[in-house]
Amino acid sequence: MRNRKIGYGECPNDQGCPVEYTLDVIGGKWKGVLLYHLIEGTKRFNEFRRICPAVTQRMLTLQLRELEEDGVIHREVYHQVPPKVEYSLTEFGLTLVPIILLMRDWGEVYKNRSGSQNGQLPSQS
Amino acid sequence: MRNRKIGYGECPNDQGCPVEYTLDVIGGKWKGVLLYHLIEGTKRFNEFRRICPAVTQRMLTLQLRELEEDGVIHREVYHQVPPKVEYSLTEFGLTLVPIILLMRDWGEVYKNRSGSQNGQLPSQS
DNA sequence: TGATGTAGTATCTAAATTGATACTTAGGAG
DNA sequence: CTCCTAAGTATCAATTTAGATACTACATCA
Repeated sequence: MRNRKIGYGECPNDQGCPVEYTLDVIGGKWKGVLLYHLIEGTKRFNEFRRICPAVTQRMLTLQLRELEEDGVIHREVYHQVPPKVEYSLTEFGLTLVPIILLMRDWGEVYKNRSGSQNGQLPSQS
Repeated sequence: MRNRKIGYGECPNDQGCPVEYTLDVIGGKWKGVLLYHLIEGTKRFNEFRRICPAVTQRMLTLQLRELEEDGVIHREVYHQVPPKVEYSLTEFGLTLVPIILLMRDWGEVYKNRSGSQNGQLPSQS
């Protein structure tokens, strides 16, 4: 996903498939989750670490930096000791909220599906 | 993204973050694009190749297989020579359509943003 | 004097993803 | 007899992503 040396829109025929672009912004391994938690409000670096202990510091830094570069989140540094940095959604980032919420809803409903079930949905009772 | 040896839900505190699950299903490098094109109707292997020449055969096969495993798409093999295989969305796959379309709309609107613009949206005129 | 806490870097390694290239299968056309 | 087609596989190499571990700065607390 998202290889900025080549960049989104690698597919010439696709002259910028909009879905591809969107996934380029939110499709990183942890980005969806980070954005999801940012919907509730600003978060600090170590808060994310507590919420998601499986993400390493390095990964957290990298993913947050990419989101920042894309203008999706804002990074507010307080020059204190110990340091304090708050992350929040930008105005631009807020435009992604409906997508994140729809993804949350979908995941909520289907996350317990195990295998393929042949693509069938359980019939309504 | 999506490392099925470890699997979705690697984050214990997250006991299955729904957003993470959703991205596990549709977040593969080409999956969004493939699903997007499947919304119009069934597609054959080489049709995808024509639509997206940047995807290699191998990648196309792998991504389609993963989508099939997840029950999102159906693979219909016609035993002919030369062979014919048609891919289509399953009933389950159809539940993803609203997300894909929302991602398309968002991408449509914002794909021409270059850098970060400081997270600001252009003010309405 | 030394430990504590936040928000990271730096470095190195391991694993996963992706790509390039060649090869397969089988029947019909020339 | 050879070529063509569609839909792949197989194999190997390159790239990218991710993880582990150690390290930093600085004010404050004990």
